[in-house]
Amino acid sequence: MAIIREIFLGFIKVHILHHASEGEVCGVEMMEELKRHGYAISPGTLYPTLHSLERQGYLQSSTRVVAGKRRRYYRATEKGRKALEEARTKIRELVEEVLE
Amino acid sequence: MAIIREIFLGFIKVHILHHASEGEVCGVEMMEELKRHGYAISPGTLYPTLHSLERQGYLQSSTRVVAGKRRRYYRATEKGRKALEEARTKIRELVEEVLE
DNA sequence: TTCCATGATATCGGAATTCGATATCGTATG
DNA sequence: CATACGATATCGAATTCCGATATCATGGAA
Repeated sequence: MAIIREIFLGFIKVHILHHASEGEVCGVEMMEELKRHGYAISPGTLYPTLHSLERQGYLQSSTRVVAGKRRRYYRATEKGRKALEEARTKIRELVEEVLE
Repeated sequence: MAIIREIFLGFIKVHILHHASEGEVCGVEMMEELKRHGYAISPGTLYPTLHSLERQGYLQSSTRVVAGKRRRYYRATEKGRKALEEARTKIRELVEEVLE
């Protein structure tokens, strides 16, 4: 895989944790949000990622019906928010190292 | 894999590109440098990563003997520096989105 | 009630990655 | 020449990425 893609996939996961800790997000919304930020992620990558994050306890989901469609909404757990904070700390260090 | 690890692996790759574009780096030096920044990467991950980056044209290597040991030194190619610049742009956006 | 269109979510399978553990290899020294 | 040293290379099982496709629940039409 191209290195830029590998790097971006990590950034995408930070976005997921971020949005899921600010409010509820579902798969399609997340894909649109990421697209706005210039990231592409296919369903075949996003959904297994969400499942894995929930299985590991970073996210918690519940289903709801919106516009006649069943949607699974995710929000960050305490463990998820902690992981996000850890990522934020490292982003600050990364910025100092490679941007300034 | 834990999400923090997945995220950090991307950051590690940014570091590799960064250091290889500032000067020459070899495997052991890179491992020490990353350890200073609080990242752990084992040889079984680092070396295949370096090989892959070189195979894809982001890095270019040459071997040298230092203290009686054969070391392979890497530096970023033009393609590698471009990828780094792309990563930097996205890091700036990430900071705006999740840090402020 | 039953069927259908819609679109969100779930799954599939091949290629590639991650990792610790271990092997390999080149050099300098005795 | 033989050996110790340590940097680099490789191994194999588990996991991830991805596009393509399947599945599934819902609301409305007939």
